Amino acid sequence: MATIKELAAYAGLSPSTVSIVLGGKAEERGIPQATCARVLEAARVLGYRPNLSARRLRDPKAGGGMTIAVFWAEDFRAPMMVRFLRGLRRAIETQGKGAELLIHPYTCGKLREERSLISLSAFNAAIICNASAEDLDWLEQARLMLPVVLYNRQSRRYCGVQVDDARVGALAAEQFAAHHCRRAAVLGADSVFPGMALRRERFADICRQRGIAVGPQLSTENSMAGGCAAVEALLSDPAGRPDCLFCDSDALALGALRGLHRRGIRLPEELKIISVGNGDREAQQYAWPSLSVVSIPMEQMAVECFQLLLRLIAGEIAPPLTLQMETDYLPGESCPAL
Amino acid sequence: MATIKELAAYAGLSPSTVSIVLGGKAEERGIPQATCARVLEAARVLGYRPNLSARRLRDPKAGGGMTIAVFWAEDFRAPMMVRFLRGLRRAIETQGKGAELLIHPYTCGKLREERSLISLSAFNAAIICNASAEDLDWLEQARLMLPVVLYNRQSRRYCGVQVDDARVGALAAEQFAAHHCRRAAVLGADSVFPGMALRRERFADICRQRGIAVGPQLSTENSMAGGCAAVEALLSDPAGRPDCLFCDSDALALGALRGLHRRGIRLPEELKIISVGNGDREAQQYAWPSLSVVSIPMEQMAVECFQLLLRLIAGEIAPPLTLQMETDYLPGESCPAL
DNA sequence: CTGAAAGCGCTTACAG
DNA sequence: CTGAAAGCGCTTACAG
Repeated sequence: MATIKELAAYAGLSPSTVSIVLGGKAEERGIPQATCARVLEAARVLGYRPNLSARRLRDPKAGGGMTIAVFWAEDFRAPMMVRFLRGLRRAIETQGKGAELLIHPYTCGKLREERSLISLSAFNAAIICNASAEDLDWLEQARLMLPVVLYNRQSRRYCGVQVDDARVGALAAEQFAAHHCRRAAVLGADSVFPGMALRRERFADICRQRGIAVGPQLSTENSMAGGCAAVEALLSDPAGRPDCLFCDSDALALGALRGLHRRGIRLPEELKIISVGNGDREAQQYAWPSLSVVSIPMEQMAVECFQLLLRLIAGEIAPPLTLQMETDYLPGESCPAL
Repeated sequence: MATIKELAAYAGLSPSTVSIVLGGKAEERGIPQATCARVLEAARVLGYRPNLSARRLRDPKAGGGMTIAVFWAEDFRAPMMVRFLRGLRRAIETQGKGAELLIHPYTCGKLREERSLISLSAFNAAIICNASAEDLDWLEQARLMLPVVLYNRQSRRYCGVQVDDARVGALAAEQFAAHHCRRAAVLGADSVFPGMALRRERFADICRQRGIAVGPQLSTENSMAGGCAAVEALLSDPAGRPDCLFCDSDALALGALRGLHRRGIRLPEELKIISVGNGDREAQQYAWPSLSVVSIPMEQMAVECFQLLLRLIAGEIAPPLTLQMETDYLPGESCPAL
């Protein structure tokens, strides 16, 4: 990587002059066209790219506030990321000091390969989302020096913000009970983290307590395609059709909706649906029928992640500390309010 | 902002020692617990936050590749951002050198307030998305020194990647003509950029050429809510009901779908729909009926933006240079393939 | 175990 | 019009 000094040598000028030209201040400093041309030519030939760190070090105003990296596992559903970023952005704005958001996609299970988490030079703090069990193991043992908050994961060493997973499952089961459902099915995602397992368990427990039989518990790819395909298995269960369905994500639920329409099932009369609401709220509301969801307050969770990070940096709190967030049931047409 | 020198003074130690402790290398350098405690205490009291620029300047490996800022207008639909980032990420991976993605939300029309575009110290290059006419005016006159590529906008001074907007409108009209439609309606978004206007014009032109009357051209908020609400106006046009509908975005189309279901309209028998496909592909395919779209190749456009940026930085091309991308018609059930 | 010094690449007074 | 010098905050040999 060529430096200004090298450009200067190449162009037969001083570093100062090169810097002035490259900074677009040639005119105000009265540097003639010819000199500018020599500089630009040198930059082109040597492939000059300014070193931002050096520039920022000179210019404290440019550096701005802190840089926060958001580690987002690439295979996770996109609308979730949008909601999360929206919340994070609001938090940063509210705080007023400004912070840069660095998006760091990573591969689930490969967090250990992200050198920037160890280097301490890449960003001031990190929010790690969607960590797998493997990633969590590595984190526990790596003891990062960096201020870190985990999104929707719990740890012995780091701070985190979590949803009350047991409540998620319980709320859904109770709604079905209130509707006098008799036979429940579960439509789940392939990749399970502990919180997700807890939701399902708790759903099944409460169902049984309330006299609802728990039928097929399907596991499929976490996508609309997966949800749609699973409908066939759902309807062909020899033990009888379920009259209510709990979905792990609204992608699954929206996919199932399509499958059910195609089979001519009347909703919600023949089947009631409640989904974990982790996607776009509008997509839930404008589905046909609109989706009843136990909402995951992702925007709010992002805000809390940011706050936690600030307090961590300020030394006001020390890890581990996990925040529990409440969830609400938002009725839609797929399981109407009573 | 406290520096290491200040911590050193406060703790009665040298900057070297403070740096070693803060870098987590106390153990390997044999620094006693007591000294560490003094350093940490100083950092806590003075609210120390490391200057990343200084660290990176020391440590060339940490700086990594270049930093690319993506300016995304906050009021634009989120799924578009996801698709764009997905493409960008793929491009960065393919290139192999690694690049940091800085997400810079901005308010439509307020791009001029983004100081970082002028400072030259914040990032190496920028992709500006969703610029309004006002933003474009400012850009033209600001003559940014930074390598910039505009997403889906054309400029006299900057490079850009654009979709063939005329073709977008034409493809939709031709499909409707092939289905022997007689009366078209347009469901448009409030905020219009030149390309969008061109799509609509061209759609109307081709419709008329093919003997399709062009009825109501509605303008509404670019959301499912807007699309759903517009259905009423659509169906109550005194001049008669349209038999085909062209939507500016799939959010509008998905919203309209719900409104039409509620009114009991049979799709596609009574009304055919084609939308500009700028959202999540899966959401289009798993809608009921699945959406026919003229697809905007956003991922591919993001890749091209990145390539253009690289060539711009390398001095291989000079602005302005606008790339035209082709679009394809992807039939769905809302306007079936013939 | 701790400190003084050099230097990363850049820009900006300042001198000529 | 151009250049020599200082210094941004940090870390890492090196010396003691």
